[in-house]
Parts: sequence; structure tokens; C-alpha cells
Amino acid sequence: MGATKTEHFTDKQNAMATMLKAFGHPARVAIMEYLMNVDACICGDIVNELPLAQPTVSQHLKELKHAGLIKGSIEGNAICYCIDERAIDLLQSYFTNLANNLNHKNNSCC
Amino acid sequence: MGATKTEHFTDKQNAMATMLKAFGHPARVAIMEYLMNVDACICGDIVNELPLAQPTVSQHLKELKHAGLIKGSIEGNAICYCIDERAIDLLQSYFTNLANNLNHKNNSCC
DNA sequence: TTTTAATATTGCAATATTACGATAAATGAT
DNA sequence: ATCATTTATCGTAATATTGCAATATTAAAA
Repeated sequence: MGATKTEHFTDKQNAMATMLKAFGHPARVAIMEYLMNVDACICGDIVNELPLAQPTVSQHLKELKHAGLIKGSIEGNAICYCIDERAIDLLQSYFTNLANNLNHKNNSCC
Repeated sequence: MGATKTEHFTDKQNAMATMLKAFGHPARVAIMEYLMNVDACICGDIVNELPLAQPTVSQHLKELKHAGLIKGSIEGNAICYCIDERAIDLLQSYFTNLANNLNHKNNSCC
């Protein structure tokens, strides 16, 4: 016991949870924001921006990539990471839908 | 070692991470979606909807409330939970900004 | 007041995450 | 080939999360 019961939820719910969980760490929020603000996006730069050791940053990048939030391509000696727009679009439309639905019904029960 | 280094990140980044982390679990995604779809929102209903025991659901509700994603009010013998629109608005505008910024620059480096 | 129903808390075992030092792998330069 | 640089992986300790049975709390109902 202690393992998340993913099998009981829909694929969409699990997919959304995976992305949000990956995004739900301050270091990874910072990485995503950094990737949004720069054009060049090499791991070394990110390590210098963050108060974390290189292996830790590498691991965070791995998780972001695994969740589909970023993509990377080999750029000679370095690796170029950048945000995967498709994931951001998914998140944006998810929360836009949520917000719109909440506006339509005035749930004043609380 | 092992504890998240929140002190090295901005308050905004930590706040965003807290909300996203709370949202980043399939059971809690399911709870949020359920709360969006119904008008009445009593804890007992949620327990019946989910494949989890009552204490587990209660704990998830507690986390969602702690992160500011839902709010609850005492309704006699039961407790009425519903989504806190302010949190959804924050999330929506965060990802809308992200998406818009990505569209403006065509980051074709990956 | 006792009973009933609903939600919360406690305690604990299983699992997952976080962080980093040490080390490996890969590429470019000499 | 050797070296320097950059990123990834391994191993491990500390911490956090997950889930549930058992129990406590709370408030309406009888």
C-alpha cells in the first residue's frame, strides 16, 4: 500500500496528473520559466541559474521531459532543451475550460 | 538531503508549485472534475464516486483545501466542498501567459 | 441523552521523491 | 590518442506521499 491507484482513473485524468505533478515543484517551475524567457537553452545555463547541483538539475530535466513538458535535442557537445508547446496548450485549454465552466454556473454553495 | 529547497525560489514559484502539485494526482484531478460537474458537493458523494476509502478521500480533500484549490463550509452534519475560482483563475492566466509567450517567439531550436 | 450518520484524525507500512557526491558516457579540441 | 568539458546515470540517505484500518469528532435525530 502506498502506491497511487492510477488504474482506477481515466487516461486523461492520469495524463493531466502526470503533467501537473511534473510541473508541481519549484525547481521545475523555475526551469520552465527560464526556458520560456531565453532562446538558447543549454543545460549548463540552467545549472548556473538554479541553486541546485548539476545532477539534481539533470534529474529535474529528465522528469520534465518524461512528462512531455519539454523536449531536447543534441547540439554538439551540449543539449538544447525547450518547452513543448503542445503540453502548454493542453494545460491552457484544460484550465480555460475549467474557468469557463465555473463562470457559467454560479456555484454559491460555499 | 531530500527536502525540497523552497527557500531558494520565489514566492510566486513556490505558490504555483504548491497548487500544481496538489492538482497533480489522478484522484485529486477526479475530485476537481467531479466538483466542477455537480452543484451539490458533499464529501459523502465524493467518497461514493471514487475507488478509494473514506479516509483517503478526506486526506485528498484536505490537501486540495490546503493548496487553496477548494473551499469548504459546514452544512449541518455534512461538509460542502467546492472549487475556489480564484485558484483556477490563477492557473488559467499562468498557462495562458505561457502559451502566448511561446507563440510570440518561435523557438525552433529543438 | 443515546443513537445514528458523516467527516476528520491517527498510526503505520509501502512507495515515491528529492538532493547530491561519485562516476560514467559523449563530444570537441589539441 | 589524450584531455577538457558537458550532460547523464548510479547509489544512497533524508524526506514526503499514498492508502487504509481503527478510532475520534461532530452534529442531527430519536
